[in-house]
This record gives sequence, C-alpha cells and structure tokens, in this order.
Amino acid sequence: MDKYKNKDYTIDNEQLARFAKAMGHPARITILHYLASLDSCYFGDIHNELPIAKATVSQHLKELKDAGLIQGEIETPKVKYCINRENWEKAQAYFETFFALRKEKTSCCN
Amino acid sequence: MDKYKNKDYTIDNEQLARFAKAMGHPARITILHYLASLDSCYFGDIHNELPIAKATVSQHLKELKDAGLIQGEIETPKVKYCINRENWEKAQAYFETFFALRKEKTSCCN
DNA sequence: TTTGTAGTTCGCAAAACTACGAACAATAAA
DNA sequence: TTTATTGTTCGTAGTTTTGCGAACTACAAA
Repeated sequence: MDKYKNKDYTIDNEQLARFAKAMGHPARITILHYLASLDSCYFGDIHNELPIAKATVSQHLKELKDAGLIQGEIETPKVKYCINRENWEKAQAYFETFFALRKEKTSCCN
Repeated sequence: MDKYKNKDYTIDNEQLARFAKAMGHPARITILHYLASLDSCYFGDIHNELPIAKATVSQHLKELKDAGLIQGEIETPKVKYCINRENWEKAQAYFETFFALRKEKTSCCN
C-alpha cells in the first residue's frame, strides 16, 4: 500500500542531516574546532586534546572523514589531518541557508 | 590515575554538539525546515510531510523539544508545534561562530 | 634482528537510536 | 454513553554508536 508514497526526504535534507550528525558529538566538535583554528594537526596532537582513548579518537576521525569534513594524509610515521575545505564550505552554506529560512518571519507561536 | 585530567569538553562544544545531534536525522531536519518556513504547524501536518509512523514522529518531536529547538502547545484536540525562536537564534549563532573560525585561513593541507 | 613510535583495526560490551503497532488519554460529537 | 479525533506513551526489536584494550601494520632506529 502507498502509505508512505512520495514522501522521501530530499537530497539536501539528507545531506544536511549527515553533516549535522557528524558534528553531533562533543569530541568531533572539538576535533573540528581544533583543525579549523590551528595548523598543527597530527593525530597525536588531536588525541592530546581529548579525554578518550586513541582507538576512539581514530573512530571519530573516521566518521568525520566519511562525512567529508576532514581529510587525512600519511606523513610517515605520522598522520596529518585537516579540514576538507571544499566540503567545509559546503556544510557552512547548508547551515546558513537552513537557518536563514526562519529570518524575518513571525512564527505561529513566537 | 590522571589519564584524562583537564580535558573535559567545553560547555560551548557540548552545546553545539547537542544542537547538531538534534539536527542529525533527515526527519528532524525536515520537521525543522517545515516549521521554520510555514505557519501551519500541527502535529498532523508534520506527520503528513514524513514517511514514518506517527509514534516515530512524536519521538522525533520530543527530541527536538528536548534540544530546545522547538516547542509545543496544546490546542485541543490538536497540538501546535513551533520553532523556539530564542534557541533557534542561539543555535544559529553557534554554527555561525563555529564555521567562521575557518575563515581566511590557509589550512595545513588545503 | 630487535625495539620503538604512530596510528589503525578488531572484538567486545553497554548504551542510545530508530521504528513500529498497540494501547492509552483527553476532549468533542452523535 | 458510545464513537471519533488527535496525539502520546508503552513495549519490543533491530541497528548504530561509543568506548575500551589488545592486537596489528608500517616504518625507522639501534
């Protein structure tokens, strides 16, 4: 039955949710904050900023990489992580557009 | 032992992560998008926009309410939901500040 | 060859998330 | 009083997330 016909989420909503989800953990926000503001960005430096085990840090980094927000590059014996500028700006634009929606509007409740 | 001493997440990072997490599902983005752009905002209208059961919609609404992004008010026999303007603007400011961090910066990788 | 450094991956456990149908509550209408 | 409408809550199931230590990989140095 066509209970849910024609009600798929839009690509944009899916993409924004994906970015938001990646940002939905304080460790990952801390990582992004760190990478966005500093030039030093080796795994060890990141691990040092966080109250969690390196295995867990590695997992969070993987999620951020999967979401496209960061990228990693091997510099034996270290790994250098950085903001993925292109997708960072894409995410920024998504959030900006999203919040702008509400601008200059009198909501039904407040 | 003081393995993780002095490395707690900051309040701001926790709060931003909380907002982001609440936005980390396409259904919840769709709900917020809908509430932010329209004046009609009864539960039934929202449910109608989504490809999921009403029980699930109710749960998503609860999460958005818990994160402070929306508010509900009973208008028997319906329930009217709306953006919580104060926290919406707070969230917007958080994201804006966060992304601005990266502005005019040459990252270590790109 | 053994040792050390820097990270990743594996295997596991606990908790949280997502989703549903059924049952329920509260009011209004017949 | 019975029935209908509008949502919420409950109970359950399956999946995903978060976290850890241990094991592993890759390379360099001793």
